[in-house]
Amino acid sequence: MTGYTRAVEDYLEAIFLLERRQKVVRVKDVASFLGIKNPSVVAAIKSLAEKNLVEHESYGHIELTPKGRAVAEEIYARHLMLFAFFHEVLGLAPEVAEEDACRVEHHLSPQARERLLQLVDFVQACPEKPVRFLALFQRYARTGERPEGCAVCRQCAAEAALTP
Amino acid sequence: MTGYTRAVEDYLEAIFLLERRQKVVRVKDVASFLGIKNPSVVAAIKSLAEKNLVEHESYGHIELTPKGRAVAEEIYARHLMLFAFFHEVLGLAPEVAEEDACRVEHHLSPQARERLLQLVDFVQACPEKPVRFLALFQRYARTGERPEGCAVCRQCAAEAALTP
DNA sequence: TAATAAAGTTAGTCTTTTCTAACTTATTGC
DNA sequence: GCAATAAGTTAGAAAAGACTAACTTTATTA
Repeated sequence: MTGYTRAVEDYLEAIFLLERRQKVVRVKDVASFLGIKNPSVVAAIKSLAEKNLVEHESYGHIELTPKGRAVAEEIYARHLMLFAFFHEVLGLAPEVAEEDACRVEHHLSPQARERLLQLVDFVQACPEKPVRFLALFQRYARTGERPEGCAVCRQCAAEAALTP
Repeated sequence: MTGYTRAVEDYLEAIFLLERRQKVVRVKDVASFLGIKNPSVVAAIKSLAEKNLVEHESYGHIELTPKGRAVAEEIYARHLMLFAFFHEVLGLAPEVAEEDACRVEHHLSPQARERLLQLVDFVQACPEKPVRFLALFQRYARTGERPEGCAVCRQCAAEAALTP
């Protein structure tokens, strides 16, 4: 939903992350990060350069342009948000949450991203309800144990439906 | 995660859905359902037939094989689950929820699918807590209004962290 | 500094998924 | 029953994204 393909987004995100952990980024770094071969990276970088997303001189370093950096930051923000959702809300193991975040980050509508972010915020927030919800949900996920039954069940549901 | 590409999954799901709403499925039905042209469908069907996922005689009907049907049913179950999540939990409009479900259904790990299904179940369940949570969350999503503050906030968080 | 190793590049290929244009088969209405 | 139309098919092409093999440039180090 950045208007770029999944592959383009992945390249930009990879370069972005490599830039923060190293002084310079080279073809082989991107290749090993993404698990592909050098020639594939060379071809991709050329295409990114034509789109003004990166700069690259032959045999030299790869750098994001401001435009490329903006896209990369956006994708990475989505990644972090999704990681939080999968790990902290759903309670998935970090490695699994990481992989799901990687795959899903390219495919959500703006509306879904917005709501998911709200859900993460809400659930992480301090006020009682969400935290209790999260505890109950995660216990349910682990043990199958539902919260105790509720005498005013129908009222709750009605209230939920009516909440303005 | 069925081992098939996104495109293969989409074709099978389309044929599956068309089979339930019509007596027979033809090339043009699949093409219009997926918003592509007939020759693309013909090529794809040929490839699906080679994988034993569909049967098709020239100028005739398209049918899922049992193998193809099994894949399609699995994808469609994911779709329904995701739709419920996006629509009923996140509160997205049905059309938006539908599109997100379409895109995301191809990319979740088995673990994420399992947990998401649990979340949907849990939130839809009758017992008080999840329903209240959902009402509070959806109000927050609409209005930005947090649940009232909680004096025993820290205890709640501690409890959450400790819940076995 | 010359030789070797590592990294980068080029050329050519493959697969997937789509398209258009042109042709063939089926269907349908007179 | 045959002309017109709809549907299906074939052939050929394009774009994206990856690969291997072979070659070039840069870096290392003896």
